[in-house]
Amino acid sequence: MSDDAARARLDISLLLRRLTVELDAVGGRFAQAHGLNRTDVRALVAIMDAARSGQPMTAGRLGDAVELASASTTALLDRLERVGHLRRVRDPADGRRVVLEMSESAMAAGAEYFGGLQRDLAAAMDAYTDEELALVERFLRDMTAVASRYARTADGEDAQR
Amino acid sequence: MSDDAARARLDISLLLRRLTVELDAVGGRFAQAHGLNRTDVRALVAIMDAARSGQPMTAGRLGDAVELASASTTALLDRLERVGHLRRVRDPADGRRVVLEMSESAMAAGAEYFGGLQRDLAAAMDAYTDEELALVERFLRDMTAVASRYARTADGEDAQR
DNA sequence: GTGGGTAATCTCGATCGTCGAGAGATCTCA
DNA sequence: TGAGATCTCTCGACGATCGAGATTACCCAC
Repeated sequence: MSDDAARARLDISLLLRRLTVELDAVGGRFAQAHGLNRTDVRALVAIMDAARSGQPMTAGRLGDAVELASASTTALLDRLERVGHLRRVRDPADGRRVVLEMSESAMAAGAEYFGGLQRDLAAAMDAYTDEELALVERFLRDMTAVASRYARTADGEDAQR
Repeated sequence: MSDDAARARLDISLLLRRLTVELDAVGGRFAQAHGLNRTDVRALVAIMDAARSGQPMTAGRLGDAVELASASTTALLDRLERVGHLRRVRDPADGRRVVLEMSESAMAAGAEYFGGLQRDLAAAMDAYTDEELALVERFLRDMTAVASRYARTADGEDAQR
């Protein structure tokens, strides 16, 4: 591989990280604007993602998703429920489980904030053809897969949670 | 715009967020493996980025970068210095400033962990031509610019820090 | 059915991270 | 030289997270 090609790969890696930092900062802003902390936002995102994919989110699965001990998860849910972003519903099919439902107000707040970002991103995508966007999408899928695999590699022991 | 085109834009937006979540998880793993918390990792990344761009990082600028109050920044630096990831050096040119220098061990740990990820990402990029990667790079730059602008929009008042 | 093992969530007390307020040291510039 | 601004740190308080263990519900062999 030429030096230029290697350089381009490095640049793209750095850009991916930079993008992550920036999107993380957007999340931080949202948190700040709504009196939440970063963990709370990560939790809301995880719950919304679960809702999008049709799976009901439970307390335990949320704890796994945001990598929090069960005690911390309970406290997290207490916080979110106290400010009305969340409802805890006992699973009728399994009384041990607590199913989490985002409130309409939380959905609306998220849609307003992140919807704006999404509009801006979509607008910036107008500079690209459909074919180009298809390529980009494939690329992002590939990179996400690599990152995902890396994120789940057990480098440290999985402490009991 | 066709429905398909709008759909593709939405998919890409979601992918960007998903990628962020995954890369964030990688950071979380690194933190876990090294006995750090997420903020510590964000700080180390900020310091490394500053070093890469040639600007010396100071305590105050770090606090801005990771959005932490000054008291918290001091505590953060205490933690990182205590485990040997950091040195505090008084700026000879301005005695108020404290310049931050990452230790060789911290650099090595970061290089080992994130270097592996970067290798995997670069390997996945082999499936693309140089022209395609150039397009992807331009795209990522555009999206990063949008996210960056969004992250710095003052939706809440900038509390004194 | 009944009882033992497992799973999901919650409670409790302790520890650590974050904050606001303000002090101390240093720089800038009139 | 002195007044004000800037940078970092200290202190006490509060909030987030944790490990250990209690509680409730499910599952299945008997």
